[in-house]
Amino acid sequence: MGRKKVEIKRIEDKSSRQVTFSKRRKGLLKKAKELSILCDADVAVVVFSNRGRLYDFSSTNSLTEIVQQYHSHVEAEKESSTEVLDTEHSKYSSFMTVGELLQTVERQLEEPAVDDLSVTDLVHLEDQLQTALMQARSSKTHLMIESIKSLREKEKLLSEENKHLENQIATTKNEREVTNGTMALDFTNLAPASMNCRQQKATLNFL
Amino acid sequence: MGRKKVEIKRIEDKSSRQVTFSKRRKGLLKKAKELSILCDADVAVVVFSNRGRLYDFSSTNSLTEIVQQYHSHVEAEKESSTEVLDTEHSKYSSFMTVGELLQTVERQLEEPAVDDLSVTDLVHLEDQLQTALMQARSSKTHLMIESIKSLREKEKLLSEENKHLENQIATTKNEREVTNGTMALDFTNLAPASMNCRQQKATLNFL
DNA sequence: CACTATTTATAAGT
DNA sequence: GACTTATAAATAGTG
Repeated sequence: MGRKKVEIKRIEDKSSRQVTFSKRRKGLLKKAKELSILCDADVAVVVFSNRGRLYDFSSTNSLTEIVQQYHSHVEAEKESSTEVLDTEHSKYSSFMTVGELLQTVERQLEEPAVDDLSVTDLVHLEDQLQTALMQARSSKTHLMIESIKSLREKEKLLSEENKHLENQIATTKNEREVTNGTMALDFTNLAPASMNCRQQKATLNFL
Repeated sequence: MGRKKVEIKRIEDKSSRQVTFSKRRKGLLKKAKELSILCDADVAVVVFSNRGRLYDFSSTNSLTEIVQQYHSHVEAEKESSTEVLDTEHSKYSSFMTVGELLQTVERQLEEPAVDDLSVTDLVHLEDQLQTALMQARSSKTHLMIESIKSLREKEKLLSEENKHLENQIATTKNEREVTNGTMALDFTNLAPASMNCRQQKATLNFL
């Protein structure tokens, strides 16, 4: 709908592509809004320029999460190529330590959000937090597994030691053929504890 | 753009709202597609009718996940009121056990996907799997914590028992004033193990 | 960016 | 819904 009909195919001229992008994007978002109002429907539109900038509309207030999810998924299967974004993104490398990440996040949250860059920035931030969460979760599980393993070994060592000590005592007693002193501990407590542990191990195997 | 100008506000008449929804939705998706092609941009549009049906467009092939994420979020803050959907939904109560859920999932995956209902069904399915994942994760952590706690107690018991046995032996030895037999275990192994465990506990507290 | 000739979308009617 | 038509709206090209 203009001075002449345009074929629907990629506009090669960069600057007119930019102009058309701006015009049609605005139109698309407007139409989305109208549709949502007129027809009482939930509508969400997400647009990424080929320079990686985000524009969106959502009839609910919950687009942020979709956008984040969407962006992180999309960015996995395409090389986002932007001057600003690339430098920004490189700051949030996956190899950043948790401590460094936390510092970065704090810094970001202190800065007043800049106009149309803030959403994109927040998307990156969320990606990093997601990564940090995964790392934390993974570390937690790993540490717990190691902890359990270590405790089991220690338990085994202590049990063996106990057995030896008991044998030693038994031997000593036999040698002396005397009976004196009482065991301070109730050994029946140990059997249930051991049973309980074995049950737990079986359950954990499911995970 | 029609026989007369329309105000942008909810169309009260249900049937003309439905007609307008159909027309404008089609227009919106078309515009989204054109924008993505003309300007080489990533565009995603998600539309839910007020009856809960989904219509979408995505310039990439990865909309499914956004839609699911979006829908599950949206459905939390609005009562999805559809005949079919409601009965479907009631089958997937959150109070379903994990076993029941798995059976349901298996059944669903066996059935050939029905036309335009399948996406909605899958969304529900995904919600349930999400819930199951959370439950599993929670159970895992709980079991591991309990396991660690139990192992620590057992360790403590064994240590005390060991101490008593050692004392007993020492006492016996003193009484007999004889020195014979050698400790079979290397006790220096226990100190590092204990240290290691304390470190792990400290690290876990962070999580 | 503002303008406007045209194309496109679509409201109402069938 | 699918087709028609009059009209509103979007926008391609221009200055």
